Amino acid sequence: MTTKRQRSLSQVLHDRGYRLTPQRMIVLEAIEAADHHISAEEVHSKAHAKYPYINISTVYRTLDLLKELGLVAETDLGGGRLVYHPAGKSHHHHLVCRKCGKVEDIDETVFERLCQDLKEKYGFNAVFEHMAIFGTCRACSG
Amino acid sequence: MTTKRQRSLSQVLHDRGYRLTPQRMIVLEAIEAADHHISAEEVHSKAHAKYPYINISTVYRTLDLLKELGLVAETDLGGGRLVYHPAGKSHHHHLVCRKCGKVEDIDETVFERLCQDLKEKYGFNAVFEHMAIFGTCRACSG
DNA sequence: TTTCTTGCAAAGAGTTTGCATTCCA
DNA sequence: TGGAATGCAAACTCTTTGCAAGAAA
Repeated sequence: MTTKRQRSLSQVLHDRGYRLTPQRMIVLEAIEAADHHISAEEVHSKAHAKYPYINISTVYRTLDLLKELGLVAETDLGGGRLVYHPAGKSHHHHLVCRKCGKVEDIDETVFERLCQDLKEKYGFNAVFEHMAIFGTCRACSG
Repeated sequence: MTTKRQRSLSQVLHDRGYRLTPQRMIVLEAIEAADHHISAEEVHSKAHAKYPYINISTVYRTLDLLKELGLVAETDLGGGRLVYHPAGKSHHHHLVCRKCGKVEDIDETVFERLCQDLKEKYGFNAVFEHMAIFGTCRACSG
């Protein structure tokens, strides 16, 4: 698994019969360079800065591909737009403040008990990858 | 609070300076009659069955109004479309199966401990209204 | 050279808005 | 009657798709 992550984009693409293109390199770089989750449009604008001819539809196609390759993960933080981040990073979750919009990342340990409860009570196997929890942050709670 | 919920639409509208229209009555009825959360388009088609001239833009405007009046609640169950249900119903949450798409409703007690933890560790006041949890349901887990 | 990828433009879905007309109070 | 609400059409945002031209391998 660690090995898989460390394999270069070039190799992962080649192994699956895909080609290495500058667009694909740049999209992945943009996501890896971002310190937070970014939307497709943000990926595009970051990529565009490095490679002005890249098209938004290529960004969408590349995001799909990188998801399929397991290099990038997609999260729904609400608001109707999906956001992306490198898949290598450990699972974490988001406290989204409804007042100031701040997104704080938290680790996954807080979900352990809830996960157990859901399994026991409902037979449901919850997948707490990149969960968004809405509410009010410390600062906005006053 | 209970009193507020029991007040008729007519009265709630009047108190805030809004008018009672057949469209508003029908949109609210459609949401109250639904046994599950429905999207704006579903509200429109249900409303349309009773009152064929209602326009989708009126539905959107009415949903905004009913939210503002506290009569209807809006939830993001993912997938980029919001869903609506009567605000009077008690808080509950959703186990969304990623395989079969089934949505199971659960009560809010499972979140109590998590809520405490988030408050203590992060000072975050989580609002677990109509939370969507993704994973695999009992049937699809095999 | 082959066929995978791209850019472009157009088409979607879902939602919002401007404006003249309608109609509630 | 006067102003709020509606219907209609057009615009808007985000995303997807068809297709001819371009470029990896």
